[in-house]
Amino acid sequence: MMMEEKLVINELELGKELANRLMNNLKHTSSVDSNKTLISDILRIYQNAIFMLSFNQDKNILKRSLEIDGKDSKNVFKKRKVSEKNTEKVKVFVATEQENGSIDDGHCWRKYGQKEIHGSKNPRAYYRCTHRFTQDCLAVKQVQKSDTDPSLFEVKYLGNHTCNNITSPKTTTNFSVSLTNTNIFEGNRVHVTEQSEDMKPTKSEEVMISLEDLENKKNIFRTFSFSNHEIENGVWKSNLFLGNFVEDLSPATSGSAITSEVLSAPAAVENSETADSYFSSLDNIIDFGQDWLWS
DNA sequence: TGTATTTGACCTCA
DNA sequence: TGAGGTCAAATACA
Repeated sequence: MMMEEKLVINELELGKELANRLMNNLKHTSSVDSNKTLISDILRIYQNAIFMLSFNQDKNILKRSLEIDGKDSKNVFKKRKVSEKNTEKVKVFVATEQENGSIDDGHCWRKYGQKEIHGSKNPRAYYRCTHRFTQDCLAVKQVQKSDTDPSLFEVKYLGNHTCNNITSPKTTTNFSVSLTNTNIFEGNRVHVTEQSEDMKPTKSEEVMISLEDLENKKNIFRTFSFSNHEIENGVWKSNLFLGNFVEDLSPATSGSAITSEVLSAPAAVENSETADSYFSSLDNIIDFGQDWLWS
């Protein structure tokens, strides 16, 4: 049996066990919070299982598709592979346009090119860090308006900022995150909602991981993490796709809305954090500590 | 006048 | 050979 199949079965067994617990709770009048916790755990388990299954299915679809394409190479769209040096750290997400029309991620960018992309309606813009020459900062980003939703921009970050010039908002920010499992051809998305200190949502971003990126840039998942600090506080222990997340859930973290309680623990970001590090600080939301995805 | 953006040309790679 | 990425001169803007 394949590793991922075992994981899916584990997930479903956990779900069954929690459902039983819930049933017992309902028989013996237990606290509403406790029941909510169980319900949310069960829902999340099934979401994980569905995601795992759909991902495997998608991998097979892709594999078959490539095999078919290989027979008719004339119809294959030759896509340039990203060179090794650029695959070290790639962050892909979908950003919403700011009121002033820019996509402010806290860093200063200089546009250095724009290209029409074959098969895409919208051109891709190329930006590099303003401090490339003054501080030898090699960070680069590519921005392309989404074909499907013109209000969204697909932003790809390549390389890390080594400059110290940051213009991000100076407020403490909290985030809530939820996983939405969507049709494979629309990508698999992690929705990130930025919250003010009073926990009112202020901005919403969506991390979209495409099938292609899953295949080609396995490090993407690893690039989203929360620091150990948050994990130590028990905030992000409920990592998605980890088989033992149920044990990690403490009752103290439960009690809010079903979809948010699992993942919406307030992860405070220090004032000095930039939006760039904000995205990189999401690194451990999805912690594929097990290699089932890439086997 | 200095800085940022635009855009055609050129380079790289599959 | 063609798509994607980068360069750099021309241009725009504050």
